[in-house]
Amino acid sequence: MMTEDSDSGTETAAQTAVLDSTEGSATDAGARGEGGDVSEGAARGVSRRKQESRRKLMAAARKLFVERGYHDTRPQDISREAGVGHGTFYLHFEDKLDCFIAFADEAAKELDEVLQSHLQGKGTLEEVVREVMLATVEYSAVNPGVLASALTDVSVLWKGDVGRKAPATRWAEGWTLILDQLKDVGQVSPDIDTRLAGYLIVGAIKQGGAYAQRDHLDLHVYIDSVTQLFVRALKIQ
Amino acid sequence: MMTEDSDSGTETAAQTAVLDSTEGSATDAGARGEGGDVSEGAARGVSRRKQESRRKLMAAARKLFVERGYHDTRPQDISREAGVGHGTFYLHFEDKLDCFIAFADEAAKELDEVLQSHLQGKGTLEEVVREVMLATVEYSAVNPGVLASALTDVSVLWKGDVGRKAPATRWAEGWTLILDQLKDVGQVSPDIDTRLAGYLIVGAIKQGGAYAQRDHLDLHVYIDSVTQLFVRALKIQ
DNA sequence: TAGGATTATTGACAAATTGTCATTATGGGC
DNA sequence: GCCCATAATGACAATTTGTCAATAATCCTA
Repeated sequence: MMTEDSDSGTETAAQTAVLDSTEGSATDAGARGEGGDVSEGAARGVSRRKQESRRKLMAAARKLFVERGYHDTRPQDISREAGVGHGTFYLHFEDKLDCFIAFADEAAKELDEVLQSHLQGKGTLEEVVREVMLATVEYSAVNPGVLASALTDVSVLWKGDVGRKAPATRWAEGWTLILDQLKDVGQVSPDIDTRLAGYLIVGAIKQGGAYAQRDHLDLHVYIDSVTQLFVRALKIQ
Repeated sequence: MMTEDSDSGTETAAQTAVLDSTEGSATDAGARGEGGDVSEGAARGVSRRKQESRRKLMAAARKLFVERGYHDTRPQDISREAGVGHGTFYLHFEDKLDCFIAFADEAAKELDEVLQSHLQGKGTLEEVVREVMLATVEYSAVNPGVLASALTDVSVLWKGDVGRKAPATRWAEGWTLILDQLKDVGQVSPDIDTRLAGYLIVGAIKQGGAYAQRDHLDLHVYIDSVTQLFVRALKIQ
């Protein structure tokens, strides 16, 4: 629930990591999606070399998954596009699915950064909702076609245990934290199940984003409408 | 918009086909997802024979896609599970993706039937929302693991043109019709963008259903909470 | 900086999978 | 029963996946 006692709706939801999971994903050892040890800082030498291969593979994978979709993207296509040897792919990923999960995770991490930067100092329910919508729209504009993959339900592709939570789940739980904080400051109705609401919101944004993109909605109208609906659902009646 | 002039909220949304698309899906000729000519009535002889093969393949595909997911299900597994020759798979489907789309479509059609049976004579916003939630919960209970596939965003798997609308899109548009009717009878706020709201609702139900299943939510509580949120978002303020 | 140790890359290869098609089987019509 | 049309089959070729011994790059130490 998170103890928070500010009396008005300011600075409520900032700094809540929404999507970040601080993990890479390689297959060197361990189960699918358990991630390799690609540390964030710029490494040197041997490690630097491996990172560079991985970076090229990830960029190629993103390009092809977005352009052709999962079905029509082959591991060999990814290595060729990346300009590395075929075997290198399997050095970094267990198989195509592992690579896809890594791609989705990377995208989710990027989206989280955009969300963070938008949430600074936003306090009221409407401000928070609007900023998150702005952030997703902004991310989609800069990274066309990536959002849908980033928030895909991997369980349809694979029934195993991903080893960590799916991006959509992490995002939903981030929303739960935000809504709890907003509830504490009287911006969200106390009888709302914030956990469930978090999941519903994420699902709605996924589907709504796909629709807005497909039908070329005016993005300001889109943001206004979604904000309107979310605020009405959540506010104190 | 559909002209409807009853003065109170009864018999509003019944008979609106929500998910049905009245199409099969085979590959005999035509593009992916364009569907074969498997007529509904019980055919005789040669045609009957072909239908029976298809039925066995579809049943096997459903079982394996649900149990193992898309990635770990191979066309050869499906033919073996179905007890037909390997070549028969390719007689009925272009490839694995075509088969998956057929499966998702079949599931969407079934869900639509459940929705239809639940919507008879439900008139108020809350009644409609509650019944749809009941229908999805009921369908998920009878067909564990199928809903997520039925409503999957195929565009992540494949970037081509599916030739007809995806189940989730059809369902969203069904919601739009229902909401328009409810708007006409004063149950839904006139300033709601019903088309967008339809998409948001479908997305929310997808994600919420996955969450409810994964965390074994009490289904009555789940239905109550979702209904509460949807009604608050849509009702006249 | 030579040289040996360590880590990463590579592409040839074996294994597995996909997709085709000539052949065989089944049902319908006469 | 015979012939025609349609469907099923599985052996086969083509493609793709995944492995691994050989090679290359970097690091470390004297």
